Amino acid sequence: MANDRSYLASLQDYYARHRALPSYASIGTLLGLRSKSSVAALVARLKLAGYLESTPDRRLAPTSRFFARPLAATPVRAGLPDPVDDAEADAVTIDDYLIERPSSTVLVRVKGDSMQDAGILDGDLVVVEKRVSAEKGEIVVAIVDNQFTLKRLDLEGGQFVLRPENKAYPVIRPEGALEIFGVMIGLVRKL
Amino acid sequence: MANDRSYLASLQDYYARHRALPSYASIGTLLGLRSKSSVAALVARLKLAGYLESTPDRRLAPTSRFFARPLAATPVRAGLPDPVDDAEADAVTIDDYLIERPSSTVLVRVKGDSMQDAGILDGDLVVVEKRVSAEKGEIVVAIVDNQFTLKRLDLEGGQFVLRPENKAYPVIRPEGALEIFGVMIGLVRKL
DNA sequence: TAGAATAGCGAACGAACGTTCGGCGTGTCA
DNA sequence: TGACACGCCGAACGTTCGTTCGCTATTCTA
Repeated sequence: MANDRSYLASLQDYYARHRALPSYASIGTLLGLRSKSSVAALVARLKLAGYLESTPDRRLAPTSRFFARPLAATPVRAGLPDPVDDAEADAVTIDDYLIERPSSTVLVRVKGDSMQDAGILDGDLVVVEKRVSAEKGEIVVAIVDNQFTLKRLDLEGGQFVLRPENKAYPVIRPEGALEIFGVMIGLVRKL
Repeated sequence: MANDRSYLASLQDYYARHRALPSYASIGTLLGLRSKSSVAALVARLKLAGYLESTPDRRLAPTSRFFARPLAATPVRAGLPDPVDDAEADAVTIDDYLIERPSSTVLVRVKGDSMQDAGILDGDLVVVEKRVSAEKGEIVVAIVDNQFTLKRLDLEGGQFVLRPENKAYPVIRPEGALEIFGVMIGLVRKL
């Protein structure tokens, strides 16, 4: 039991280095287990504990718990033991947390403060899922005058309009069809 | 060539779902290739292009380029060629972008709206670099009453105070020493 | 102290793996 | 129009995979 933790740590290190889990034989070498059946037992334990799972094609894959990025919920004093098991470490790599469909997701840098009341500041990176249609209330990246514009999509008498989240800016009422580049699904800010 | 991109996209989506790459046979099923040798050729091409690599124990693994998100700068009309190959410079993984010192970096979920004027909303994840000291003007996670508090650090007559970014909240003037957990270096929001 | 539970070993096995090779069809270009 | 490169197919291959079984050694516990 107590040792499973260090085994898991080794696997986590390995995964961090290679972004793939090794085979049973390699796990054995890595952890100092000489028999694959020992590895199988270990893997079964880790699966039971929710750290590993199998993909549909029966390959070993880490679960989100496997990543255990410390998501600090309550203050942890230095010196106190780190409650690894129970305190449900969430959040994975940030990429995994934010991005569900990598192939259709892009980042767009925000210019200006027209969305600052929605907590979107100048210089932020907006995570955008490319899509040609959106619904009222979603924040969208639209193409206006051959430029990206980040605004909230709203309906005004059956007509789509782009509403900034800053009273200093006017609502944009596109003349023809509204060209939507994608929908905002997340935000990243670096200080 | 042109099709390799869509193949790659499928693999990226698969990896995002399962955190593991499928076997050659499964790749074939996934992409509609009936022969494993076709898959082998594809994999060789993707390795050459720097998207995939082999681990020491000869397992397929993604590279960091595999994860990189395109950073869209100017609007790209549908129909125009997608400048993915060359403009690879403007691609970034969010983790690399945000986190410089992984071992001392944690995520803290924001509760409440006391920092909303700084574009930090309820439910956001704050990227915090653990550190015991900070400077005036930095946004810090402090421990007050055994709870995390996210505030901007300020000086008031030689004394550190915690200033919310929301006029509805009062400035916190700690009685004894101010216990600092870390400094905010970034922010992640998922909608 | 006896018995159960827990790790681990080692060997055997069929299934799945990735590689390799020859061949096919299509598009390009001199 | 012929040669060639490319993407793919299909079959054959030796290797490696993960599973399973019986076994030992250690630790816990009643």
